[in-house]
Amino acid sequence: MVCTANDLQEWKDFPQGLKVLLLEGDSVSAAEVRAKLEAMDYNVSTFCDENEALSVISSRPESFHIAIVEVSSSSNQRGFKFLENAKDLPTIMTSNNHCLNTMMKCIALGAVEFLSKPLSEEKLRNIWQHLVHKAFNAGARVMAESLKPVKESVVSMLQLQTGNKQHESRVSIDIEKVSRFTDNDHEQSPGSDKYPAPSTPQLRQGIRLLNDGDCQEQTNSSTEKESGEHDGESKSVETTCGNEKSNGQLRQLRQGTRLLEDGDCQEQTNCSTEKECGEHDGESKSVETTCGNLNAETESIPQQRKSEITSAREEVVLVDASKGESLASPHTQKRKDLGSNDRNSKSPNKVGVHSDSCEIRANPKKMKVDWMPELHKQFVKAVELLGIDQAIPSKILELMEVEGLTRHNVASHLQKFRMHKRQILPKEPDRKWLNQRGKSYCVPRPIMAFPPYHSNHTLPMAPVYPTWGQSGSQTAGMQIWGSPGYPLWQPTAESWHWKPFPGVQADAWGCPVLPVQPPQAPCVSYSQNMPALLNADAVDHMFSTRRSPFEHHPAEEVVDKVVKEAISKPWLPLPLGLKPPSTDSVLAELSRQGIGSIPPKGSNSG
DNA sequence: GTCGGAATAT
DNA sequence: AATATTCCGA
Repeated sequence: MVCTANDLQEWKDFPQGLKVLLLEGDSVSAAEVRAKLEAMDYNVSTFCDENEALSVISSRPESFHIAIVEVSSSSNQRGFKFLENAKDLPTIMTSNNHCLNTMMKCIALGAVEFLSKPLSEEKLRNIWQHLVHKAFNAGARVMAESLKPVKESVVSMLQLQTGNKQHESRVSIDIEKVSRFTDNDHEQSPGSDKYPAPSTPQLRQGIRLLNDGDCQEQTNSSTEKESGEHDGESKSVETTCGNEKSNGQLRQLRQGTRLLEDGDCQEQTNCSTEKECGEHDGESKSVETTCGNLNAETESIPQQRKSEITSAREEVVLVDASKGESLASPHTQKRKDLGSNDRNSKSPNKVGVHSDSCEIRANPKKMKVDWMPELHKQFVKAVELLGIDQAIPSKILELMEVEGLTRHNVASHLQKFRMHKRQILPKEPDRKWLNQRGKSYCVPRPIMAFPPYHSNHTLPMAPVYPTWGQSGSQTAGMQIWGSPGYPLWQPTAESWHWKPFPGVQADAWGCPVLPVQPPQAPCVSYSQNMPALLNADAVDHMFSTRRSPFEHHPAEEVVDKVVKEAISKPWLPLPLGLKPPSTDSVLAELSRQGIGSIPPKGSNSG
């Protein structure tokens, strides 16, 4: 279709003279585009009638190298008919209508590219790529002969570049690629070095370096090549960095693919190298770089670990790790939502990491885990589920189900978690005595008969207080006396950085606590307020599935235990919630137990 | 050898 | 300040 071999052989100034068929309904727009193309020494034939254009290409197929066809947003058929009937002519579709459907349809019908209008020079400048692409495409049956000279010319150009030394190693790769395509062809015709190497998909990978700085300029016009190929040959799956909508979509389609968000073309160069593909200590799950492609991601987990992780599975890309500062970008969420659907019924929940640079491949150092609120929330949930005394790194890790997270990561975070709690909690001197009890991370507090009273009048329900996850007073009580299975940690939150409301007692671990309710109304306040606590994280489904402490009327249990504890350890201070018994009631009880007299005070202090 | 936790390093 | 790494005891 394009032109004869002879034509191309003599094509010294490729791509100058490229014959472009322009099919445009709007004559003004057509004139603009034409002017731009001609400014680049392209040879333009304008058509406004689809049938006419079709008849011309069928009668004189050699008259055009490439077509630029407008898809009318009004009449959807115009343009598509041409596209469908001009299979052999590389056809670029353009439209004012940027909707994904239109683009998809164009590509699906065989367009080599979709360019959204208006067509800038930038977009038009490199349309010749498609020609080269065809030429180097092994599947280009029809074009093979006529494009052979183009091929040779390009090969020649590339080799000239090689001579420049500057990008030798990389270019040599390209040459390899090229020679694969040139196969049995042979002598290279002297080509022009006037033009940069094309960045067709096959060639793109390495060629960008031929003129590094220009990368962005090519971005738009060279985007989406992969999806545009209709010759059935799948090519490199390099992520492009254009800004077009479809690009975003493509990106999303690549589940799990994490890109640097800045969209810089340079930045994404071969970012797919996964770092940390597997720890050899058998300990860490791999923590990979943020910009791997799908393959890299799935393969970055050592097989062994994969199986271990299989239980985990909700695809989450928690972090945008391109910056030191963690940013909870909407993208993050978007990808999270997206991801969970198709790849696996259960896909891994991944952790985002910081990396210093995309290129570090062999850096043995682990990437930093960014404990984004989301991640931290998971952590807290896990801790809550486990209960404070069960919350050990391995179990937390298991519960969190975050791929890429290691026990070390969790341990480290747990350490901080506890430290923060500890910092916040122990202010009162008489807490010390409790510190020695057992190996509790939650700094125990004076025994309280009841959990902190949260007045509905003064405290709104729910997640008003993001905290380190647990009310110390609650915990202390529950830890010491509570039933182990029902830790009653306050479901919380992502941050311990919150500032308590003024006037609100905030001596718990990160949780503001109102003054303990006097024992007169304890049960009521307890049972009324705990649900509020449990609701603190509305998003958290875990609490709906887990056994509710209230099914077991823990309030009563707690009271019993507190009382028992107080009785069995009379040397300890009474829990705040308990009043010392009155002398009368003590005497009465003693006499009920058959003890008639009390030794004088101090007589047994000896 | 593994784990959890604290101490220490980055 | 946050996280990773190392050390140590169980």
